[in-house]
Amino acid sequence: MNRVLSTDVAKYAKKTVTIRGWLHKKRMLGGLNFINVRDRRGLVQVLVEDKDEVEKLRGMQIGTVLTVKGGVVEDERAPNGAEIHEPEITIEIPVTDEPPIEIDKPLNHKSEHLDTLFEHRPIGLRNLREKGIFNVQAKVLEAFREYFAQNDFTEMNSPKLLAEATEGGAEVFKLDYFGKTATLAQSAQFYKQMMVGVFERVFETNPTYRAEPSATTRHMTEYITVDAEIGFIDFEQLLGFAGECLIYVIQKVQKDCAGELKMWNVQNFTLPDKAGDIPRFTISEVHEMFAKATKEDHTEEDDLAPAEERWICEYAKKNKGSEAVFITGWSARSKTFKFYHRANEENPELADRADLLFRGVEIATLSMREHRYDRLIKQLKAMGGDPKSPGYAPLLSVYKYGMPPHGGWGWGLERTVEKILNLNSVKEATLFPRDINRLSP
RNA sequence: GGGCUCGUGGUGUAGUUUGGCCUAACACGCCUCCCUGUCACGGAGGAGAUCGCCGGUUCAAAUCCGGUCGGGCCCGCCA
Repeated sequence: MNRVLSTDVAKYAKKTVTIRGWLHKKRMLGGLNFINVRDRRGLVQVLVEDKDEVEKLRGMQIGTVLTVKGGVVEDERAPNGAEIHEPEITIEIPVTDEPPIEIDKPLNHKSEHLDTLFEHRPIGLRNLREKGIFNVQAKVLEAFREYFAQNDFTEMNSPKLLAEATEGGAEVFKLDYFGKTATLAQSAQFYKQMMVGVFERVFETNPTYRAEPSATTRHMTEYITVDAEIGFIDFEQLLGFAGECLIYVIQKVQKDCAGELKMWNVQNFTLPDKAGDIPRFTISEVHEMFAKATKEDHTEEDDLAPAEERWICEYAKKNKGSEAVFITGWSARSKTFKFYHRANEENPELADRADLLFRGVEIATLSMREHRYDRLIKQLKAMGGDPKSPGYAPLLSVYKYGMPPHGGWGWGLERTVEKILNLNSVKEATLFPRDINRLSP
């Protein structure tokens, strides 16, 4: 008999069906016993009364793989309005060890216990609330892809094994490569720029690696970036794309992940309907506002402090109806300005660059790139780079042979999911997080 | 890299300040029994921890001291 999935069981009222899945929960009341069977869609409740059938379940722990054949009975007391009666249970794979972590009750997400959560990750993810995080992550990726498809982007994949560090700045991992030294890509930056010369509009959703010894709730050594790069646009259009994209992603999650949002107690999102209405603040504006509000002074810094990022998002939520903000006004004279960034035409002191903050965290960095070959070479040399180095030469060649004005972004997937679900750490939104202390599971 | 913190059954906690009533308590989970509508089921009973590790102080250490290992938070840097 064909397998029926949990979400379809109710369609088979008064018929006999076969379901397969994992034993998820036992509630043995004596004569009347309930078990839940979990499959890829969800749970089915099975009512077990026959003593022989009950006996089959003795000693069987959560995780036991089962096939259950029985009659579907509509009953409004059952979850989803239907359940299976008079089952014939077959134990496919008996499990006699109890799971090391709870499967059917909320798991502890306090920071000091994330270690336990990750140590038992393969089993803990069977917890529907944990699994929900990654349903949302999959939905967010789906939304990104839909948005990009609607706007005529081509999906690409760039190599993660590189000859040498390119962007500079961030620390890179080095590894042995047949006797030579290879590095792990710390960004898809140069490759997506090259592909602008081919496809105009490209994106990729791939891991990226940073060997920074950061130990915070925002950093990992391996994380997924949603990288986009767009040709023939200006800075305003770039902000428009990013804003629209965020709104699209959030609306999609709201529509398709109601159950997950409820499990994580996410009430609602405060976002404008139009990208143009996402508030913008310059770095110095935020410095001033923050200093006024808190007496804490960061005015000498050329970036926002984490406390300022949290503060401005709260401010924008209360006063501007948006939990997302763009931070502009980046200096073209500080170390935050990289050689491939483009300075503003009217005010060369400033870069055509913005950070997208959402619920207090930087989720994306956007910038226009310097597309004019001569200026690019000049900027590279001014920052101590060698145009002939194998790390730069392939990128520079595309500029030599014609690049339009373009810009793009790097967008942190895990940070986005973390903030959507109001989690406290990017690691909670990562299946198998990698940080300074963790390389397994 | 800097500062600050935490480590007690499988899981989450109490006990540590002021050493002794700790022969280590409670909840979840597990086992046995009872229970015909549970859904974080309920009730009775039970198993399970030499308190991260090593050393020291003391009549006495989960508790005090030193070292060590393993986590976490914040800052810096970034997505």
